[in-house]
This record gives sequence, C-alpha cells and structure tokens, in this order.
Amino acid sequence: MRVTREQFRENRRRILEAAGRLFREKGFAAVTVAEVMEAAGLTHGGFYGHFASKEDLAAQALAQALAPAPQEAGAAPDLAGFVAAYLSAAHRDRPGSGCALAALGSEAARQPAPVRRAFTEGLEARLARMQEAMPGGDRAAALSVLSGLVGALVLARAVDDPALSDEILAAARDVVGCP
Amino acid sequence: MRVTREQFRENRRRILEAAGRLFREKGFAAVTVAEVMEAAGLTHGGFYGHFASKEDLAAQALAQALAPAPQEAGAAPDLAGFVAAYLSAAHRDRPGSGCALAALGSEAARQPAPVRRAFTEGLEARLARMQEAMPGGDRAAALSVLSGLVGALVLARAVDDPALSDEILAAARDVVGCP
DNA sequence: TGTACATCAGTGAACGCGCGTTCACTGATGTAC
DNA sequence: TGTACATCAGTGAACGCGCGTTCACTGATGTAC
Repeated sequence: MRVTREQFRENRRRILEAAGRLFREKGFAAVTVAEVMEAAGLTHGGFYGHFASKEDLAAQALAQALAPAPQEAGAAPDLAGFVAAYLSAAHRDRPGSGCALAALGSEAARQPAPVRRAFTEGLEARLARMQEAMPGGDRAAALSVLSGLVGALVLARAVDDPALSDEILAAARDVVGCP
Repeated sequence: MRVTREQFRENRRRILEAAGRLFREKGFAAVTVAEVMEAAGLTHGGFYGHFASKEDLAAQALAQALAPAPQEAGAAPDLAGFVAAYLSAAHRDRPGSGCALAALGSEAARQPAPVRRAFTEGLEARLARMQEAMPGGDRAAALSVLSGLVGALVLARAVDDPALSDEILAAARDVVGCP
C-alpha cells in the first residue's frame, strides 16, 4: 500500500514524534520499535523504510526533542519564567513532553556515538539560549544553572516520596537567582 | 557443590558488589543476571538462591551502593572537599565506584517500587550528611547543592565533547559555595 | 487527458538471538548418633 | 572423635518469551507515452 510522498513525510514525522515522547517517558532501552510504530499508527515492518536502525531513530528523535520549539525560536528568553516552568510539578509529571536532558541524562552517557552527539548539540543549543538570558552573558553561570535544573528534575522524578520531590524542586527554585 | 555458610555469605556479598558496580557503569536494563554472576565468579544458575529476581537484586545493590562507606560513617563532613571530589574528572570517569544518584538518576524514576525506595533512602542519607556540613544546617541549601552536583555529573558524563565536559564540572565547582 | 506499467511504502509472518528464570543433578557441608 | 546420611549451594542445560531485523508480498502512487 504505497502512500503519497507527502504522507510518507508525515508518517516519518509521526514516528519521530512518538519516539521522542516514548524515549523520554520510558528510556531508550525500554522502548521497542514495534511500540513506536504502533504509537505512530503504523506496523513495525515499515520502520526500516524510514530509519536505518533503532539507534538511528534514537539519535534523530533525541535531536528533534532537544531542538528549540518553533514558537520560542525568536522569543526573548526570560530566565525566571523558564526556571519556574522547568522546576514545576507539571514538568516533573510529564516527562514525555519535557526536557530530554533530564529525562535521558544518565542513560545518554552509555548510548552509541550518534545519540551522544545529538545530546551534546541539544545541550549546547539550550546553553546558548540560557547564556543570552544571564546577566553579562555569563556562560559558566548559565552552565551551573542548567546543571542545577537538570539535577533537581532528575532527583524529583526518581524519589518515591511526593513531599520530598516537591521539596527538591522548591529548593532549586529558591537558589537559582543566586549566581 | 555446597559451600560453607561463610562462603555463601561471601558469595552474596560479591554478587551485590559486582551488581552495584555494573549497574552504575551500564544502567539497570543493560546488565544481565549472567553478567553479574560471572563478575562475582559464579554461574548464573545459582543466582536465585541469593535473590528473588533481578529487580530484587537491583533494589539491594542500589541500597548498598548508596549506603555511606564505613570509613566516612563517623568522619566530620567537609563540604568543600566533598564537592571537589564529586566534581572531579576521576569521579566522572569511574561511574562504577561513584555516586549512584548520578549514575542511575534518570533511569531510577522508571524502576519498580523497591528500587525507587532504595534510591529515596539513599538520597535522604546523603542529604542528611550534607545538611550537617551546611552553614546553619540549611536543608534547602543542601538539597540545591546536591541537585547541582548530580546535574553537573550527569551532563558531564553524557556529553561527547571532553572540553565541554570539563567546563560543566568547573562551572558547577565555582558556584557551589554561593548559596 | 487517459492508459499501462514500474515503483515503492506499508503489511505481517518469520528468523535469530539473548534474556530472565527454572530445574534435575552434583557433591561438599553440616548434623545426628 | 568418627561415621552415615540429610541438606543445600552451585552447576549447566533448557524453557519461554520478546526483541530488532528481514523479507516476500500487496496495492496505491507516480510516470512514460
């Protein structure tokens, strides 16, 4: 059942979108190719017409997940607002649409080269935007704030005590203005 | 080939030790039961005489990996020294013997209940020790410092650019005295 | 514009493979006397 | 202390199962005329 070229591109987009969400929700290892294809409304056999391997999909899905959303591409970065949103309970509770650095951070270190490349490029893009928002364009300050955000979100998600989880987010929120 | 009761306990200890190292190096999903048993000098079939399941092993190995080392149990916590060691290249490059919060953080959020429980208890123990070392015993400050440490280590490990990795560690080092 | 045919995106069954787990067996340990 | 036997930690083959990947096939699309 051949489809139009436009539909082909649309299917590819849907696969990447589903993969980006699933990888962030469940991690690279726990997501299967069949699961991604089903979430995209297709059957698993067609996967290799779009991507060379699961690893290839992971790299491309991560790159897309880390790319700045179109609506924020030109917007002036607002550090305080960004931090508040990043450390919100809503972000913590919806990893599938949230920051991939936090969702996949400790797993990314063990992935094959293309995946780590996408992670690094995504981090650099995010860093550049935060740097613009820092007083004096302080890159080191932007890096340490980013580390604090990612660490707080990782820990807030891992912990099984809701009160402690909220406390982690609140503590990071209070401190971020400091450096 | 039955072994002495003491040897049995020793074997169990070795399994937990190997598992703690391997899980931190490769993540929960990528480590196999057979691999752990081989690293402990045993064959895989005997595993279930020691643990109920791989999940059970993960929870117990994580608990042990996060428990404070005996030699630091009573020592006075030295915040600056701790931070320097935590953010060192040596710690980054040897996850197997390093902090399990950073090595397994984003994966821990998706693990079954006993694993998350062990993670939470380990974090609380680490937090309590850091709180003692904070001026005024400030718990929120200890939490945000811990978040910053974990986030920096996670990102420094995930990134594929050595210079950027060093930069992440350095930036976090410079900032930690602040709050 | 219509028609005939080549192309190829998607389907679903199948293939290897490795994993967690089970189990019959072995033989040294621990114990009852 | 010595002996006979029950116990049980460890072994290694085997079992299901699910995964990534392949492949023959289908039928709608795109194109040459």
